[in-house]
Amino acid sequence: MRIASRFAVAVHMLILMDECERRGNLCTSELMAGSVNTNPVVIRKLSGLLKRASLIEVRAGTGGASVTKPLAAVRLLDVYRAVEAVEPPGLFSLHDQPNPACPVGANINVALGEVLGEAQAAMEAVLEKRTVADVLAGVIAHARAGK
Amino acid sequence: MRIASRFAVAVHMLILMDECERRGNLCTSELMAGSVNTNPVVIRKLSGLLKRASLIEVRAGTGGASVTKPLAAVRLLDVYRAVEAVEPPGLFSLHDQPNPACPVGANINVALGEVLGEAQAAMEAVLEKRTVADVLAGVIAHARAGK
DNA sequence: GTGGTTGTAACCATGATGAATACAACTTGG
DNA sequence: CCAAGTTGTATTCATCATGGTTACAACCAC
Repeated sequence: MRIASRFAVAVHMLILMDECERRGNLCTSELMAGSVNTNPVVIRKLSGLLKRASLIEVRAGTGGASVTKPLAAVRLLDVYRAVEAVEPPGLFSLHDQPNPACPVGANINVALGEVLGEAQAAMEAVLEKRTVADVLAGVIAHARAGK
Repeated sequence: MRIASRFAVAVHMLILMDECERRGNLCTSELMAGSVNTNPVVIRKLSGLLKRASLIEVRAGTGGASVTKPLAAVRLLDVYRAVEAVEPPGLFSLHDQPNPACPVGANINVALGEVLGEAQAAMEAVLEKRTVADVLAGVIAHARAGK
């Protein structure tokens, strides 16, 4: 299973919005596309998802997007849920339809689902503890070290 | 990110092998394909991976596969690692190449990688605690309840 | 040798995803 | 009011991973 790059790009976007706000710049989709190195439309599609989760505000017409709360209040799980269309059954996918005549096949999916749900919950617990501000701190630390 | 159904099918296969062994039946790829409701070749490809991880033994020519140790000794993480080609960077994928000129883009991947690695480790810790025997117990419990 | 099985290789259909183009709707400033 | 710049969205395309399928060589017991 692979988590699409959408999550990484979304976090990147939030950090950029925060930076623009502190500098008083306008954070347009084209600007972000340049930094992320992708297409402005991809950015706008993601900003739509972030807006729907009320993580950001976007001004149509005049342009520009900004975060609605400090980065330290934005949990990575919020971003993950907003951007990643992980509807149930979730992270893991079971095989579509085992043979119901076989006693194993008839019940393995529910049995597996319980354990795998537990695993996914553990992963999300970590994403719940960490915020976008933590990631930003990591970026700054590496920038200082690498420079 | 989605974990492919290979993991679920592999667990299913291991349980079938165990059952066949207790009953003294021959566990061929065709038999398993019937229970899982897929193609024998898919089963054989998976059994190759499980064999490489020395979780099972397969007899070529005469046919049949069997587990090398009791199901209670087979951790789900072992199966996961054997079957799921999750090479680094792992479960999460970052966006390929952010703009290195941007200080955020230049360092976000390493910063994100740390947090996401932590999340993945939490998930794998759960898979490490549970064994295939646990899943089998769940199957039996549901079979009894559903019947 | 024959029959049945495993081990692969090769190919196809499908679905998800990011990239790209195009255009309508909107907001501000002149 | 109009013009310029931006967002929102539909649509299309290329790419890639995956499961399914066919085909065939290698293998083992009888």
